[in-house]
Amino acid sequence: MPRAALATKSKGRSPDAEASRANILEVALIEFADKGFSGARIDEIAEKTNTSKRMIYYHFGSKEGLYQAVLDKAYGGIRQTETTMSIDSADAEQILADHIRLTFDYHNSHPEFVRLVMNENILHGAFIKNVGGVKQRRSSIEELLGTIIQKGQIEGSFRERIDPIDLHMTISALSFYNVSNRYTFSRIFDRDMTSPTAVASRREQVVQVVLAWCRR
Amino acid sequence: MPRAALATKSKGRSPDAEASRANILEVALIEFADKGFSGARIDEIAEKTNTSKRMIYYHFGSKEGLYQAVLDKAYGGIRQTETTMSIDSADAEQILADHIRLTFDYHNSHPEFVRLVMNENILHGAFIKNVGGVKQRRSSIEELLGTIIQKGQIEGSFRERIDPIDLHMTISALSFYNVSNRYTFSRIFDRDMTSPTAVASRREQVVQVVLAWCRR
Amino acid sequence: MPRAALATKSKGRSPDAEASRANILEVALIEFADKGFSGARIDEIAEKTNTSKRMIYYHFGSKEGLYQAVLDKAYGGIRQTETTMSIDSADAEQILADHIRLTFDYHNSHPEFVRLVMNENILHGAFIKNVGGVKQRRSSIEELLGTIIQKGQIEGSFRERIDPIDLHMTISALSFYNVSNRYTFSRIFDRDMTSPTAVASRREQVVQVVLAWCRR
Amino acid sequence: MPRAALATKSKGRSPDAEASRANILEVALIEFADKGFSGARIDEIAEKTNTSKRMIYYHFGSKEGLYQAVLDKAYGGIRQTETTMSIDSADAEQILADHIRLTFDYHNSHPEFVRLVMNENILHGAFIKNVGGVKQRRSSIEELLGTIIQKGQIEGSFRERIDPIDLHMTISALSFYNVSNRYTFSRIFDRDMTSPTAVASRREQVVQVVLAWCRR
DNA sequence: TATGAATGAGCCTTCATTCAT
DNA sequence: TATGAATGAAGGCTCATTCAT
Repeated sequence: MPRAALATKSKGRSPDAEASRANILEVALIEFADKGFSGARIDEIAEKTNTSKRMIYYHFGSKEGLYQAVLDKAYGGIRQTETTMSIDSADAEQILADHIRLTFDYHNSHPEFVRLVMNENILHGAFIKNVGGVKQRRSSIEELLGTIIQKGQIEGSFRERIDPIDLHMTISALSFYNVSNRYTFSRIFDRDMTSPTAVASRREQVVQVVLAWCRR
Repeated sequence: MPRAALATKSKGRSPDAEASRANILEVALIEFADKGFSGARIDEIAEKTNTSKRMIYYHFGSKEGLYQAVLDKAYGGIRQTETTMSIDSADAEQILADHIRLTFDYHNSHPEFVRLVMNENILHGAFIKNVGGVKQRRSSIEELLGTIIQKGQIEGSFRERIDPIDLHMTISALSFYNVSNRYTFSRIFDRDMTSPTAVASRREQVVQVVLAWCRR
Repeated sequence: MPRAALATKSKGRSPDAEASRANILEVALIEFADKGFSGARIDEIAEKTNTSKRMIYYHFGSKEGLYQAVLDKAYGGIRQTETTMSIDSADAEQILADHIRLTFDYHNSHPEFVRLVMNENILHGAFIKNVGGVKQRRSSIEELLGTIIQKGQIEGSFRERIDPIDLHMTISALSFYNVSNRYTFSRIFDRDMTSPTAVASRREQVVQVVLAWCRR
Repeated sequence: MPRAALATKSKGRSPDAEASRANILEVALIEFADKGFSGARIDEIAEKTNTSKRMIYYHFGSKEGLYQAVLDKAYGGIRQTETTMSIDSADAEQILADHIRLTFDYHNSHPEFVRLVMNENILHGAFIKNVGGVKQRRSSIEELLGTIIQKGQIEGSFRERIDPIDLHMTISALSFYNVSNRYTFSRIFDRDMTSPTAVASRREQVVQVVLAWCRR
């Protein structure tokens, strides 16, 4: 009996159960992202599901358990994206620019992730500690950016003393904000932030901001 | 009977009523910022208040009304801060740097504001539209940054084609993120983001990021 | 706001609230006695009440809180009865006999109390610790029986070395069992245990059992 | 398919099935005794079992069926004990004293039985009617005690007019109470009721109580 | 203006039970 | 015989809100 299974990956489950779990997770992701933890309703999630409310408890044990699983999944997504960057061809600036674009685009095309992270911060990061793969994410980013920085420094285009985490924070902040503060910012400054043109324009701006900061 | 008064400023109210309102608002601000709109409880707010639950409804009409008033107050704070900048002395870089520091510090010393804005975005900006002084805020920022940019361009230190709103967005994003994503980021990257040293260090970094982007 | 008031006695409550509380308590007593803690349903209790389910939680906080209050009330009843015995007239045997009859009758006419105590023992005595007046009860019984024993010894009718608590336990056991094990015993031994005749007959038997044990 | 077999003894079952049944019964006995009928959970019982929840339903049909079987088993135990008394050697007082000790000890060493009987009485004896061997139990006790009483009367030590069932009720009450009311009594009167010393002491007291009542 | 009491609707959770394999 | 998955019904509890005073 998988009473509130915490495992991210499932082992030996029937395909039906797996599909059921996945379906619930998918729906819940949208709901939690849309309404936040407190605002989301188990009833509503269940209704939009192929299964019943009871199954949510069967598979995830509680609202918190479901939220945790959703968070897990969401972080799994960005981790996967971040780690699929090649640093072979081209010069450091090009590579970094591409990485920034990738990051920026991920946020833009995954507003649920952004909203989920916002929500998690509202919850004072209560569940992030249990998200798997967090350590890998850190080290892979550190490694990737560290390599790019080094390459740029060798090539002579980047200045000294650039910390990978600082760099990541800068890229992340500029990517995140565009989605996270979309509603308030666009309302106050009467500016479109979602059209392809607006997104593309801001993306290149972000690339420029970061590159300017890294250049010698 | 001032049922559900929406006015920001109160006119002709008794000092007691005014104090009561202010007290409720103060408590509600903390609660909404801490738990979000759905997570906050009217009961709990009332309990931490000098007055009773009934008074909340008397003054603000509903949970939404209270939240609206809180949001109003919070935006009032930053508007006031942003508009108290002198652009007289010193060169453009200095002035911009100071403005960035002010903005960065405001976010850091007002996490409730940051959390409230996060929450408002989770609510799809449902209440920001009714916040007073939004237009003034926009124009005053536009004017301030526009003036600084122009000054910098005349002085020859800033490049051409810097949009004030873009600039503001960049400053805001870098300032906001440090507070908004504090819990998740510090957990994943095992990095202190709240100590005075960490804050000061990042503040200067943000200044450098923005200035590097503006420089010719 | 009396959120889950634990006090047995109420202070400064409105008469309505007091009546509401009393009404709930009355109904709950019957339900808990009839079905046990787990078997009783808050919904059902609420239905039989003048008020709503919500009020149960307003006044008692939880199912456990309600149960606790019920237990408190039930123990209050027997404590009051036990402490209203005069030891003036008549000889020790008479007085003790009367006390036994009183105890026996109390159990017989308060099956809810008996069933509630049974249930509390099924719960491993989880709530008895919080019942008020327990210490008074002990000392008043100890004192009463102690006095009777002494009187009987002085009169020469009672033997030496009778412990008041042992005596109480004996009386209580014989009185309790007749009500507590009514259903199983009467079914197995096909014996009426509830008719006035049966009760009266057993009562005198219990008196004889105890007296025989106490006599010199 | 032996769906919901009510029979106590099983006929022609495979040894595995028999072991499974016994295992479930053993676990259920503890659970029902510990939590009562309503308080016990089928899930929990199944978890503590070697088999699955489905097997419980296969063997016992329902929670009630399981409870019934448990009750059956428990009553079987005491019946067996009560009927293994020899009335050959020694005088009536000795024999009766031994019988009382046996009864008292049985209750003390089988608190599950006591708690189960308590619970059955809370259920208004709903299931006792279906317990097998009830009639035999009655007649065997009646016979045993009747014989002892007669022997005592012939020997001249016992008084006239002692009803076997009354006698049994007295012995049973005094034995039962010590276990059934253990939690409440020990809490109120701050008295140990479980240590070997306390048990032994009370056992002899009970013997004295009953003998005193029977003596001429 | 202020307060304790009250409430309907709905929320999260659990229960005994059954189905498909 | 055995198991993981599934379920309708209900259970305990809480929410924002309002009423009587």
